[in-house]
Amino acid sequence: MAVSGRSEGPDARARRKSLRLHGMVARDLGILIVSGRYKPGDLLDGEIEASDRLNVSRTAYREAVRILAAKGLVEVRPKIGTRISPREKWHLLDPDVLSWIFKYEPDEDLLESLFELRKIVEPAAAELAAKRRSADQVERMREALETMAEHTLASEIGRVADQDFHTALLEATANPFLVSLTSSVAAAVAWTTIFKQRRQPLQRDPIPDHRRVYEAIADADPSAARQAMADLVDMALLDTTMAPKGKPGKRSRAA
Amino acid sequence: MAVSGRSEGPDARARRKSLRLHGMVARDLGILIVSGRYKPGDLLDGEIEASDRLNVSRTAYREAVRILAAKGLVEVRPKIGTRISPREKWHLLDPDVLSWIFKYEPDEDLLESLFELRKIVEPAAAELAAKRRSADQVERMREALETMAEHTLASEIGRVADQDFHTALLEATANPFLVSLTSSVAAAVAWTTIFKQRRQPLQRDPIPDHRRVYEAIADADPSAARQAMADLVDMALLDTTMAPKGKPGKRSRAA
DNA sequence: TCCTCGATATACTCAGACAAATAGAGCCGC
DNA sequence: GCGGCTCTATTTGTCTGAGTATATCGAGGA
Repeated sequence: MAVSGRSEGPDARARRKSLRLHGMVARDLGILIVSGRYKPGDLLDGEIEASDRLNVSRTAYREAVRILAAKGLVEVRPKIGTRISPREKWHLLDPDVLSWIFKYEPDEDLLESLFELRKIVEPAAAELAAKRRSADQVERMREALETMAEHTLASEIGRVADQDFHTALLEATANPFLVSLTSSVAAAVAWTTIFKQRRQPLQRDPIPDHRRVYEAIADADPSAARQAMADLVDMALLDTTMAPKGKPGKRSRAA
Repeated sequence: MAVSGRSEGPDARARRKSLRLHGMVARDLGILIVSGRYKPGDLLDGEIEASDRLNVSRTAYREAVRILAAKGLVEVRPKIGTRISPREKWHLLDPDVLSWIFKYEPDEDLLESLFELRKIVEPAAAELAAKRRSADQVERMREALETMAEHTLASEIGRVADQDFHTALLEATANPFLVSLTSSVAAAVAWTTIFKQRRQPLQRDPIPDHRRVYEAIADADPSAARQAMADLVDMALLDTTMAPKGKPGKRSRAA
């Protein structure tokens, strides 16, 4: 099929992943929205015009819009059209929305807010895990920790082990909402960390921090687990923000 | 168009809300999934068969599936079909998913987990609000509190004022993720509370609890705000669980 | 035993037509 | 002049059927 003369056709967009066409359109539009290129209240073009401009069928465009609507980014009504929703309606903790925010436009203030949330939730999760963990979960954490120590976080194996460690910890909380919340956030943070570390490889050794968390949970010591995890999150924050060395001060927070 | 002889047509389903056809199908399927009628790993019928059985077009069915996929409930791949995702992949904090879970199948263990999350997040949010609130936000909380006191939570006006109170509080945290998370959870909890209160109207007066939260935030006293909000959440938990009076004991938590 | 490759079933994309819903203009009655 | 009603035009919603792309599964060969 001949790609018409308009900007870039579907082929040019197929470069990334194994997303289907509607998935690509949703991702592209989603990034435009969360990055502020389209602003809340803006009205998108009609389906025919919009799909035509993207060189996709109306079907594919509509499915993309459904995805965005399911994530709270847009609101679409008959006779009105597709309107960008106010930011309060966005599902900011949706994994895709998080990835669109942090994979392409790592806003510093937002990153700080995300770590503020981590600092609230993850120590509490570690505390619960210390109370409820089973012997099997402790064993899985121990194995993951060993693998992490052997290979480092520089290798794929090491990063998978790191994920296993945190997955086992979350499962130990026996709270599905904590699992869902924390794994979404952790994935988003992982991307920004990898992004930053391209310029400045990780200098600190993360193993001791993890080991202290592990030992507290293995010992069934909730308050120690809370403290150890709080330290771990603090260290992780440093890993993502210390890249621009000259700016140790905190940014002001807009109202 | 004649509705064929199969179970119920779109007309019968149009009873609820102003959802479009694809929205209704998504909701119906979503409820079937979160309620366990379809289990993780199950493979749904092919598009043609499934849409035929629901008496809708493939287009409408596909858009519904896109919505469910966007919320992590299903995974759909060419040549394979539509498969129910494992529960760890569900976006449990998505407002729609939460509503499907709690509006039709209020699982007691899950409700307890949700309040566990509230108990972690909301006191911390109140603490942040006490540190960062603006004069305007305090004023809005005061007005909402007055309206709540005048009309009770039994009236629509009172419930809206309650929402305004918590919205202003969340805005004061200046953390968009906390806003998104807490408002989703609060909405879900509100439904279950209303559901329960049909049988047993609220006996406790919620105003004093709210007033203590307000005063702590107005006084810029973070630790008092944290404590007051913790008490408020505890009270809210009692409101939802005390309906079956004879069972004060805690349920065991499955592994 | 493993790899390559082709057949096949399924979702994906497209195009065009018709239906439904509603914002907004225009009309009517007061 | 103004509030409320109807009517229309425009946009999204739904349907159909055809053709394409993709990944599994099985057959054949190294």
